[in-house]
Parts: sequence; structure tokens; C-alpha cells
Amino acid sequence: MATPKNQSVIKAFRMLKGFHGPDEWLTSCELSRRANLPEASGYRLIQTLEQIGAVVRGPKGRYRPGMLLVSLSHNVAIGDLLREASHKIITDLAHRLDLTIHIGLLEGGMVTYIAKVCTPTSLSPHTRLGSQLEAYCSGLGKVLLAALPQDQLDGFIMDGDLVALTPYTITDRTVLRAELQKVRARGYAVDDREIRADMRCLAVPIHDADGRVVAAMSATDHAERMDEFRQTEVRIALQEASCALEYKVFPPGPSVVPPMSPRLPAAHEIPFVAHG
Amino acid sequence: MATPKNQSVIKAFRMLKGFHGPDEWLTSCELSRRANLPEASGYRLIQTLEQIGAVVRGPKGRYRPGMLLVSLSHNVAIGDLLREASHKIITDLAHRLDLTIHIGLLEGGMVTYIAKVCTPTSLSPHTRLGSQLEAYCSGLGKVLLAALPQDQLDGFIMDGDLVALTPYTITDRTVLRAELQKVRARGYAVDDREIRADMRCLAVPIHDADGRVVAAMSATDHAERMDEFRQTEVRIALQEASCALEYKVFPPGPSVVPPMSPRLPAAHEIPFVAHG
DNA sequence: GCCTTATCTCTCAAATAATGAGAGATGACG
DNA sequence: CGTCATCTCTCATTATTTGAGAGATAAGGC
Repeated sequence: MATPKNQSVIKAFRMLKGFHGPDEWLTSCELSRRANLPEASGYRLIQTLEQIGAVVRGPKGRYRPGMLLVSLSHNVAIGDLLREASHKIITDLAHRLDLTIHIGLLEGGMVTYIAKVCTPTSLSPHTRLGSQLEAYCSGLGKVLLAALPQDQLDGFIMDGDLVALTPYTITDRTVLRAELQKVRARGYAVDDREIRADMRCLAVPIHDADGRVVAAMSATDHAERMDEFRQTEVRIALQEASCALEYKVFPPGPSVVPPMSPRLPAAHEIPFVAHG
Repeated sequence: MATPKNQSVIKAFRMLKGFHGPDEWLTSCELSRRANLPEASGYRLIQTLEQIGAVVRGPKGRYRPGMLLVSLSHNVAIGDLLREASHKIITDLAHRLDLTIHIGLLEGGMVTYIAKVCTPTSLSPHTRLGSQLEAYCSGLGKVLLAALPQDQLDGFIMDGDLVALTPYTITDRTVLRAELQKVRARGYAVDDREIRADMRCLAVPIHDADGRVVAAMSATDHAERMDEFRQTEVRIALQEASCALEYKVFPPGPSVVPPMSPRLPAAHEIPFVAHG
């Protein structure tokens, strides 16, 4: 708050945040409304954004986000940012529950570990940061796969073999699909001795401000310690931690009016049904 | 030019464009210099951008692009934008050379076709927009694979089988790696009857403003018509078209000073070796 | 460990540049 | 063909940005 912030820039990004999907074509007016800006101001801003390629004007004069945003996003070190932002959160979590926490994201159909914390007494699998693992058999992987659109999912899980690492590993694609559907439905994944026979994991997604899954966080423990009661405890703690991380990494900007049609549950939003 | 543009917004994006890679940590001063802005102005802008999460401040007070940019980029319909922007360019090209032009990008390790133009007399493979194809055996696929970082490449080409569609299909991973190396070196790819025995393709990359490959464009013709002379002709035409498309989709913003260290060849830049 | 240099941060007055209302023109849609 | 929404421009007001400067702080060289 010390240094005065450039209001125009903030407003411009409020406009950009007005978009809520690649298929949404918005008029200048609609964007202005969502950004809580006067029509004329929004109009000037969108013109500016168009000139630099941040938005593109299509037929009927409607706007969509432009390729400039893609270019800029390529310079973002997602893994590093998440690791740094999550450090305190997952360290606390690991020690509080006395188990191992991982954060990972999907790269090329495989899970890349970007953060890991284990306690002296916790089960520490031989994972290294930056190493990649097949996605189908870990909690992290299931959460990440479950968030993929159908076509990309096909590309990934139809390709590689589903090798049985333990008797519990899912080796059938149909079963895997059903499992992913379950993950989608309940919002978290379980790895029940599918990688190692003495290990159980729980994993939850990490969403961006629009509710898209950008990464996942998991808790790993000895299988015998992970009884049903503890699973609930761990799952809730994971979800809280994930929420805290989301809040930290995707600061909820000053009021952007949500789109008209009801949408995905946005991150940090307390589920709340308005009566009326 | 009609409507006055918001200068602050343009300057803010000039600052963001100052970043040239995920591993680059920049000081406020350096960014200001690259954006040709006074130190104090850049300072205020970067503070603003930090507040909304567009940049993140790391140790030593240095800045990196933040997750907000990733969120925003998820709302970009890359395929649609490229298809619309390329329509005229590739239609002209297809008719001038009398062959079939495709544009595709990589999704989940496979090539997705996002644009296609064929002439009445050209060879028209049974490709449909939106359909996906294994990447290893097409010109498009080779260009796209060649641009991947090593680790992601491993994930993709180690997985699926390299099925021989014709006697010329590359079925050996070592050979494929060498082929991709060749593609990287010369900047274009050839599919010499590897999908169909009567078909040859040439493909070139489509870069963003930082020189990253975001998509690829290919020309397909009857194998017997694609003699060496014609390949050169087609290749040059493809490269020109790709360049035109890059220029259209990634408008070269008002002067952003390039980083100190020599870097990737930026899009639209004529290859030119400075004598020193 | 000290000196040099670069970067960070704030203040201030000047004036540029953004603001928001209004209203005519244009286009969409039934 | 009429209605409504959106687009686009103008203008006077005023809030905001501007850029230089300078002290405080941190980085880097030796």
C-alpha cells in the first residue's frame, strides 16, 4: 500500500479476468460490467488491450483473450512458484500429521514432482524433485489426469502400458476411467497400495482462480497407519492446505463480477447457495 | 488510433514482455530499462503487477512472472485464434502451390489439426479438424516434437509404439531422435512417404514473439510431384507464410529492448549473424 | 570487512492522461 | 421494421500518473 498503484493497470487486468473460458466471446460492455467499470472506460481499455494483442476482436465485434497472454505465460516458472509458495504450508502440514507431502504437476502425461517434505518418522518414497512418474498409479497422478479434458486423457492413458507395481495397481483402462470419474466426483484421489504394497496416499487438486486444476498435493503414509479415520483427517487437512496455497498463489483480486451462467466452483469460494 | 489508448496499460505490458524465460529473475531497474521506462515509473508498475499476482517477487527483491498470467492464458482459444488468423494466408498459399496446407498443434502428445485447406486437384488426406494423430510420423508432428524440452519428449516418444504405416515410417526411437535433431538444426521437417506411400509433406514451425514453437504448418502433396526442386520452393513458401502468420498473431509491440545475453532467434527476425 | 556501485523507496509539484456522462451512429434480433 | 444493445466519439473536470531527485538499503568486488 505504500507505493501508489497504477489504477489503470489494475482495471485492465480486471477486464482480462472477466473472461471465464476459451469459448466465451464477450462484448466490450459485458466486460466493463464484469469489471465494474463504466462503459467508456472499459471500452478504452479493451481497445488498448486489443492493440497489443492481449485480446482479439472477432466477428460481431466481440472479444476473446489473445495470444499475447500465452506468450507471457510461457515465461512463468510454475513449478518454482508453487514450490516457494507452498514451502511453509506443506512443511507445517507434514509435521502436524507426521507424513510425507508431495506437490506435483502434469508434464507430458507424466507427474513431475516439484515439492516434497518428509518428517524423520514418515514414510519417504524414493521420489526426487524434478523426477517424473507415470500418472496412472499415484494419487497425484489420478487427480491430475482426472482434470484433463477427455481428448487429452485418451492420448495419455491409451498409450503407455499400465504396469502392475503391486497386486493393487489398476491395470485395466476401463477400471482406471471409472476411478478417475470417482476422483472427479468426490474431489480427491486415493492411492491404496497401488505403487507400494506398504504405502497409501491421498491427493487433492490445486486450482487456479477460475477453478482449473494446475497441480496436485498428496500425503503419503505407511499403509497400516492410514486407516479410515485417519484418511478423513488427512484429507481434510490436505484440502485446507490446498485452499491456503490457492489463496496465496492466486490472490483473489478486487471484485470481478462472475459470469452470468453458473460455473465451476472458483477457488477460495466457500460453497454457498443463495436462496431466492 | 482513433480511440486514445491507455498508456499505463501499454507500459505495464512492456514491462511483462521484458521477461524472456522462466529462469530469468529481473530487478525492477532492469525491467524498466528493457521497457524504456524511467526507473520510478517502472517501479510503480511492477508494484502494481505484483499486487495482482502478474509478477512475483523472489529473494533479493528480484521479479518473475506470476501465476496470474497462467490463469489468463487458460482462457485463450489458441486453436481458434490461429485458424482465424491463418485462414487467408494458408488459403492463398494452398492455391498458389496447388497443394494441401495443415496447421496443427500438440495436445497431450498428439497432433491436433486446427486448420486445413486443400485445392480441388491437391492430395487431400483424410484429416479432419480437431482430429488427433500420432506425432512421430507426420511433418507437423516432427516439428512439434522437435521443439519439446527433452524430458517431455521422453514422456511422449517412449510411450506409444512406433507403428509402421508404410515401409518408410520411422519405427526406431533412436532414428526418430536423430530425425528430430535434424529438424531442430535445419528448422523444418519432411515426411517422406512415412504416413502414406504416395504422399510427401513439408512442415515448418510457428513461433511466438519469444521464438517458442506454438504450432506448425505443413504442405502435403503427391509424392511424385514433390521432387527436390519443388521441395525447396514449397519450403520457402511455407516459411514465408509462417512468418506472415507469426507477424499477424504476435504483433511486434513497440520497442521492447532485448535482453543482454544473446538469445533464441525471435519470431519475424531475419536470420542474421553479426560479425564480431 | 570495507568500499563502490546498483537498486530500492519515497517525496513533490507539474501537467499529462484517464475519467464518466452523454448522445448519435451502428448493428443485432425478433 | 422497430427496439434494444452496443459501439464510438466529444468534452470539461479532475484525479492520476509522471519523472527527477535523493536518502536508505542491499549487492558485489577485492
